[in-house]
Amino acid sequence: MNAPVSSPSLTKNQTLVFDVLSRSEAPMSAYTILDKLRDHGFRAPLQVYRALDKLTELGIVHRLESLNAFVACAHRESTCCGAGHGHGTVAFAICESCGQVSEFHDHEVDHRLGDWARGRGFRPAKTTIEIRGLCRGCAA
Amino acid sequence: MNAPVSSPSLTKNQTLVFDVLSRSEAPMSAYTILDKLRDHGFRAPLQVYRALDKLTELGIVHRLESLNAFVACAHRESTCCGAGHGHGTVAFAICESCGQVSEFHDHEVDHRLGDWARGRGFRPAKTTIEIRGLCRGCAA
DNA sequence: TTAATTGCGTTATGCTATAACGTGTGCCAT
DNA sequence: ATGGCACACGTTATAGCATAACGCAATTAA
Ligand SMILES: [Zn+2]
Ligand SMILES: [Zn+2]
Ligand SMILES: [Zn+2]
Ligand SMILES: [Zn+2]
Repeated sequence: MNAPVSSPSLTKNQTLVFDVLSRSEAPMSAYTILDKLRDHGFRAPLQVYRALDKLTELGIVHRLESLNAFVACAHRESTCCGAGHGHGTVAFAICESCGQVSEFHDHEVDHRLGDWARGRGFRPAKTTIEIRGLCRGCAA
Repeated sequence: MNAPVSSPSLTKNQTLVFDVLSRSEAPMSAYTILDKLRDHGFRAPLQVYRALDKLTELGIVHRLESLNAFVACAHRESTCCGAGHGHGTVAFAICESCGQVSEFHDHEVDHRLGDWARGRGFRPAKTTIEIRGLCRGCAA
């Protein structure tokens, strides 16, 4: 009923935010999203942050901690670890030149970290893996 | 000549910041460090950030991206991957209840991520791995 | 209907980080 | 020595990221 793909039962604001992120090549900060949505009636940061909270909770948007920015999920539907969309730990490769982000899941890494945690009695809630560097195109 | 261990050739400000971090059980934000150092003449955030930049560059302080906070390096001197103090990729387990941070290096994880990068022509500059959750003591 | 839940809009505030300017000091090549 | 350079430092101002707290409206459950 509205523009691109969006999960059912998203509210208007959530849909707007998700669509903006989906169309973006690079990650976007909350304030950049806000600026893109002023024409649609957005006036304050909280409108964006509240939508982002919900979208990340649904697992269709990810927060990049090292960038204070957000990306739409680019998961290949590999029903591997905890993937459906309740996806397990995911990693990001972030190009510091062009801004391109690659999202991937590595079974081995996930399990290694899980093993380490179990061995120490540590109960993981959320794991962040972000590789910053230069993508093939930008690495000269 | 001054309190705890500090690498040679640190400036006065760098030493102050490093010592505060070394004595702290939990990670500290730049502004928390600033407050701790007001008695020593610190007045502005930049004094802290400049010291932190140098200390992280030296590898004796780490930034926790998911917390916007800093910790003194707690590396066991395992001369494993790129460890001496030009240490390779390191991971952190962060307890969201008590704030305790465990720093560790996992050879396998490091190499897996390196392999992924090589396979895609991606040139890593800095890798962040942070597991947030509950430590053994706090996990009930 | 009533109460609980959830989303929404707004204002104000707080936390994190850097820009830009000028000063001082040590070091080295001239 | 003297000029140039590199580096740390101090200060003020500003930019960028995130949440508190209020009140209202719509939806759902009991
Ligand atoms: Zn994803
Ligand atoms: Zn690139
Ligand atoms: Zn370390
Ligand atoms: Zn704990």
